[in-house]
Amino acid sequence: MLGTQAAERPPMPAPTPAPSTLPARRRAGRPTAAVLDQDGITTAALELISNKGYNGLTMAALARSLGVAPSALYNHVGSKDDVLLLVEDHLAAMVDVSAFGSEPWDVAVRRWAWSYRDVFSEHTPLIPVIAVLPVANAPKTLAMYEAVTAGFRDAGFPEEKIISAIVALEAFVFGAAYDVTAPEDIFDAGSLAEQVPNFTAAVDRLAAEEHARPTDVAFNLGLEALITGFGALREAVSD
Amino acid sequence: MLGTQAAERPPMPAPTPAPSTLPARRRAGRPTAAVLDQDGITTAALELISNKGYNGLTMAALARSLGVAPSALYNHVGSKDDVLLLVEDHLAAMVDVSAFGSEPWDVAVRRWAWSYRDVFSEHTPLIPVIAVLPVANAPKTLAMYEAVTAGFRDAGFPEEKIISAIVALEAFVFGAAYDVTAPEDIFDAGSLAEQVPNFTAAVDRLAAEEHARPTDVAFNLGLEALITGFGALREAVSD
DNA sequence: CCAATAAATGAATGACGTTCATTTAGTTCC
DNA sequence: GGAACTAAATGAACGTCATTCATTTATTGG
Repeated sequence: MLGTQAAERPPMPAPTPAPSTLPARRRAGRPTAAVLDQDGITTAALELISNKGYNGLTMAALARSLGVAPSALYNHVGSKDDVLLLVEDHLAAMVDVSAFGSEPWDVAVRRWAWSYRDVFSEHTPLIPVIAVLPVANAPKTLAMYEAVTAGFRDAGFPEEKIISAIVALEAFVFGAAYDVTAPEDIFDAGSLAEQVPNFTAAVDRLAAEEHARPTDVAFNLGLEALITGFGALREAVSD
Repeated sequence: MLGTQAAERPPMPAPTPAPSTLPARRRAGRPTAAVLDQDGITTAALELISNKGYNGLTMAALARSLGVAPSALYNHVGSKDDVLLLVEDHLAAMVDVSAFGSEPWDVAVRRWAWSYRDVFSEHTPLIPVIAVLPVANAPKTLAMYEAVTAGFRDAGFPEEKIISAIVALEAFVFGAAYDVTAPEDIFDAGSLAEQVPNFTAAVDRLAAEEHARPTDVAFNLGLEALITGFGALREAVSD
């Protein structure tokens, strides 16, 4: 046996020349210990996104950061969208739903929505993926929905309206997440300013208020309206 | 002169063999009459999107539908994103702002928001582009904002809150546009249903209502809350 | 009339996601 | 404990796409 194996080996072109610090290229074939798994891929993807942004998240770069050939990734994910889904589900777990069950309904919704927006405003490229993606493939996302749903139910929300209310809030959150990423001068009409006097005046009037983050003002305004409006749908509960 | 030109021509390999119906391939060099302009590109892009969807909108396909080489497009647009911006601005002109100035504020907002959502729910791939894009490059979009802003002002809306309110409404509209495109079974928890009992129950309860379009129910719920909430910000006007 | 510019072609490039044949190692079954 | 099967890696290749560039031809402005 040993003889056979040795005989089949190529004539030894220096079997690890020295204990160098180089990445030590792996030879083809299944490695003794698995190099990849979904957790590792998720972590590496998040790291890459954090350092290079979503433009830097390519399958090649991801593989590189994991010390692996790009094709190896496809043993663990079906596509790049699968990677995005892994990232999304990881982020969903970071959304703060802790106030549901401990705080009054409106406080809990407020905390959840702000947290949800803040998390995804750094990850807007995920939104087109999330918005269309069945929750069955995203357990942590599902857990978030469960916590929110339970919070609404316990607050006396009529059951047939809970999902609609969550969907509406989520739509607002996703749209607002985009707004966070918009450039400051997005509403500068430039040379066309004279043709849109009311708009220009309103933009200037808001600028005069010198809010640190106009996007936060808009989010607050909309969120409070939604909370007030939805709060009125609740039935009496002893709390 | 004429002699010189004639002498430089190749020896006539049949100068349009017959008035065939073939596309008649254009020879290199500037054509006598311009083939492309931004309007034509916009129209062709919309046609392509309508027939093949956004996956079918490639620079090559666009060029093909215009009977032109792909590189020719770059004499008229700087990038594919520029094409998307042209499309976006075209769509903005289709959003119904006609009720501002003729109908009560709440009716006008309702008409505008529904129309805005309906238009862009067929064009969600534009949303990431729009959300970040300075309005200065989109005159028809700017015109829409002007109409809405004027409507808010005339309705007694405090000027410093107008832009924030529009931004919030727009965020909701964009998020809701995505929701329209979601598959029906997006909330089916599948094998994880047992682990999320409240959520599953709420999903089932909504399904029991048998609404034609659940996404419309959610949009209506959120929009009415926003209209009510924002309506309270208005100062008294004689109308 | 001549120089500059505009608008087309066509060839080439460089990312990028993905597939496939191949190699090697672990797992299961008799 | 060996054979068959499966899992996990490499590396080469592919196809699609947006974009660039040299070149050609026509129009325009001084």
